[in-house]
Amino acid sequence: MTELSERQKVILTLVIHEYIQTAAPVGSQNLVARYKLDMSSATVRHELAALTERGFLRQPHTSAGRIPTEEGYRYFVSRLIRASDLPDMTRRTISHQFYQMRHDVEQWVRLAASVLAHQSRAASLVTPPHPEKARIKHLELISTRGRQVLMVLVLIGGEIRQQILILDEPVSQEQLSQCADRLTQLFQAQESDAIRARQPQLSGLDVDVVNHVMSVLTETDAAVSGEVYLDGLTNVLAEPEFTGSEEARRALRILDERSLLQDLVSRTALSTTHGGVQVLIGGEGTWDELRQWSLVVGSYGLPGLATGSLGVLGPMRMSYGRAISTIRFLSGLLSDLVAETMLDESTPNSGEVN
Amino acid sequence: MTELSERQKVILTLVIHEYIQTAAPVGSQNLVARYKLDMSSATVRHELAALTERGFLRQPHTSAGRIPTEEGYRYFVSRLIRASDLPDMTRRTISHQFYQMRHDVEQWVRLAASVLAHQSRAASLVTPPHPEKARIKHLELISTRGRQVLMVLVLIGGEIRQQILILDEPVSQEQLSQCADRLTQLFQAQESDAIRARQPQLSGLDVDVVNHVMSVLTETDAAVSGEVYLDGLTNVLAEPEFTGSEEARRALRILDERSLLQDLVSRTALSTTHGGVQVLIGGEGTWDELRQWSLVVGSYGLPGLATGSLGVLGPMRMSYGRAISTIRFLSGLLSDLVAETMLDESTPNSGEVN
DNA sequence: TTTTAGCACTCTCGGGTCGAGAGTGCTAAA
DNA sequence: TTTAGCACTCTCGACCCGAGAGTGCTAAAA
Repeated sequence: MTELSERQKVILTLVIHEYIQTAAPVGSQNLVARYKLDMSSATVRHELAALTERGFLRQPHTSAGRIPTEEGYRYFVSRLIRASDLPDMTRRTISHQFYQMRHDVEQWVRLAASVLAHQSRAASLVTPPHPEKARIKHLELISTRGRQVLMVLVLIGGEIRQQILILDEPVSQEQLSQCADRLTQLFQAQESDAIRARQPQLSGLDVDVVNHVMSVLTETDAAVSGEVYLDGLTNVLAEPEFTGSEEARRALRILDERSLLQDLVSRTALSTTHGGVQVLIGGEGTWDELRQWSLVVGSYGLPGLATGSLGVLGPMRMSYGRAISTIRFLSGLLSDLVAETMLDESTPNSGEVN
Repeated sequence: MTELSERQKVILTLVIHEYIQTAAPVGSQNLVARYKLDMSSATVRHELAALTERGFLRQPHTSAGRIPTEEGYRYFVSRLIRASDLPDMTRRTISHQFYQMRHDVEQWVRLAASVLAHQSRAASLVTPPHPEKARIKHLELISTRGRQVLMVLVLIGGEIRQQILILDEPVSQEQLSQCADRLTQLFQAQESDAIRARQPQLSGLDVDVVNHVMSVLTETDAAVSGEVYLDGLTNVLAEPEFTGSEEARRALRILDERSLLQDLVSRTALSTTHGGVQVLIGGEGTWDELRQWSLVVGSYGLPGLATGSLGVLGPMRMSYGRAISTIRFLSGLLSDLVAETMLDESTPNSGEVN
């Protein structure tokens, strides 16, 4: 397979661009007229035929215009798309919004989802930052009734986990507090492995509590991500390809079933990548539910410390450029925020910063 | 306006029943055939004409069958519907599921939404139990860096609030812990008014912290409900009235915009009620977005202590009987769970219970 | 007075036909 | 290699039409 000619690249780009806007098959004359091409429609037809031959375009029926195939999109995303950054103004506005809520992790994530949905005009998904290995920052035990105790576990990064434990016998709040302090001291900034190693040295109440701590930690470690925050569902229903309720329902099903989503977002071996951002087009042949969809995914955070993902889910005919650049921008922004939170807390009281 | 005759009531009920199942205008002959009525179609036609005259039915066009009007649904719900409880088996299964996760409030709520959506075959919304007046169970202060402190507030009922505070000057973890203990002692089980009364007696660090505590409490008090948990969106998109994407989008918009939802759920002055459960049909003329929708809402919990709402949102042509009975059942179940959690915690260490 | 059979009438819905329009591929000339 | 010309194909919307379902009215039966 030889390289496409420059002209073919231009034409493929234009077809995709046009199709993304109009959602209708694009024909040769139309193309020439709209983009004031310096050649005749017949020439364009030649090239269209060639691109069709190569599998990058197809015709819904003979004597209709062309629409891009999955292959076409893939080639476009991996070779032709030019990195376009968001306008300075928007970047600044968005940064400012994040700055205002830099203290509340949940707020970032919501905001990120909202911005992403708005900019890409599709559905967005964002997972909160998730520590690679959960590390304890603080442990608290609060007596509720008799043998029932509320355990609150603050993790480094600000995540809070709670669990109710039922002890073998009632224990006073004083004892509980002491136990909590003791264990906090012992395990501060430790991850599950370190705690497991020390487990044999414990006794009495501590053992019981630590068992629960361990279960929470391993559970947290195992979970690829907590909740997934969604936004912009309506954007995606507005798309013409989903007017037939058939497709619309499948769409919603995908977003409803968190299992699939998590699979999806965590899956890293996707085919087409573009500057750290991965693009999954048309389900890549294996995800049947996504046959008509594309997913653009990026990640953020500090690898090894805490990471999260953010993605855009839209019709194959989506604006990849906008999705990619928004994800890239947000990824940087969120990474900074994570760094701020995590690094500061790992080395407590490490001094003043303006 | 005279009362409807018995026969008219029967026929209205049947029309609604039939229309709910088929979503198609129902005609006289069809009705006689399907329900083996002991009269001729001509007689039924007379009654249909009368019911149409009264405004309970209408024809999409002359020479089509009848479909219920909003008035028709209202009359049906308030006068004709017969309370049908869920089958014993289902009740037991559901109770069992709730029993298994009685310790985690978020889990209940999710489960309630899931059950409600499944039983009513429509979209469900459930808010977590929300204390009338937030009362503190435990306060914790955790130093993160320099002047930055993570405040964790455990409320009675198990809700956890966190906020980052920035102090005027760095304070050691010891001092923070002492302060937290002191304030926990002082304010345990108190609500915001009581705390405000004592505020003048405080000094130093405490003042700063208590200010933030107050802001969290008043914020919590003000919020009608926290997050709203949704489920069963796909159920509702499956309905034939929403195949035209126009309506489907409006549907999603409603569920997307939390503001509207909160308004809706908190609004108690709805027209048609049925055994503690309120039914809002077709937007009641004022909610334009809900013109084609109905909402069935109930509440649960302990009035004055902690309450939450649960509702079903579906097409006007929804199975009100099922929605109402499911809501009523779940409402009882959730109320019990709330009682268990709240009452126990209000009187700590009140003894053993099997 | 109420119910019912009969009947003419109305309206929707699905299928079939048809012409306009858009687009193609091919051929032959520039 | 590009382009003008042309015959051909396919979709889409408009239109028509008949079948079917349902109605309201009338007059007879109960």
